[in-house]
Amino acid sequence: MAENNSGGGGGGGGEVEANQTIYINNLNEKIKLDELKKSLLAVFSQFGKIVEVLAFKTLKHKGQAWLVFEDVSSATKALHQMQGFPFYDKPMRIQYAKTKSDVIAKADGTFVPRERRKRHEEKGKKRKEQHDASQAGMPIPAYAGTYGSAPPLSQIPYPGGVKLPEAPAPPNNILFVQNLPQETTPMMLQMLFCQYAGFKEVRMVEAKPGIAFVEYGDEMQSTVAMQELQSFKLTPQSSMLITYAKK
DNA sequence: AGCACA
Repeated sequence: MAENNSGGGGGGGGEVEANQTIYINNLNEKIKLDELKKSLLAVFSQFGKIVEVLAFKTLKHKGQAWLVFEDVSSATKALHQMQGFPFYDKPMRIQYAKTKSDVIAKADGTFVPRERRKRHEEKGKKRKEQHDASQAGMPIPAYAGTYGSAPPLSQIPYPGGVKLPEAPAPPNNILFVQNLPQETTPMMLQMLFCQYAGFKEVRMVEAKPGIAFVEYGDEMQSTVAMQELQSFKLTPQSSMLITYAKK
C-alpha cells in the first residue's frame, strides 16, 4: 500500500523524500521559542509520538522548526493534515526535513558527529563520502526520550482555527491573572505572589470571578513573577494563566 | 526566504 503522490495539479517544486522529521517554516517569528515549541508539541502530538522539537532564533533559522516523530507515518499524517494550518495567525508550511535528525541517527547507530562543521569552510568541496556509517562509536540504545508521551499542554483547541496565547500585551508591571478557581481569595494570591521581589498588591475583581491583577514595582519584577508562577495550579484541575495587564 | 541538531 505504498501511497503515490501522483503529481496532481501544480504546486511548487522541491519535494523531499519522506522523513521522520518535518520541517516547518512561515512560523510567526514574534513567538518566543519556548512557547513556540510547546505549542507545536501540543498541536502535533495527535499524530504520533514526538521525539524532539527543535527551533532556533538565529537569523538564518527564525520562523522555522523541526519536529521529529518516532514514525515516518506520523510525520506524513502531520504534514498533510496540518499543511497551511493557521498557527499564531500564519499558515504553516510543512515539508519533510532534508536530512535525518541526529536523535534518529543516534538511535539508528548511523550517527556520525559532524566534525567538519567549521564556521566558514571551503565552499567548493563536495562531500560525497556519505556512503557508509556502519559504526559511529558506540551504538545508542534508543531515543533519549526528550518528551514523554503526554504533552504538557492540554489547552489546545483543535485544527481549524487556533487561538493560542499570543503574548499580545507588552510588558507591564501589572500582571493579569486568569483562570483562577472560584474559591480563590486575595489572600491566597498574595501568599503566592509576595514571594517575588517588588510585590505591591493583589486586586481581585468581584464582578468577575476568576481573574486578578497583581502589581509589582517594575516590569522586570513582574516578569520574574510571571515566569515563576505561570500555570501554577491552585487546584489540581485549573492552572492559572498569567499575562501582562493591558495598559 | 531561510534545512539544524546550542
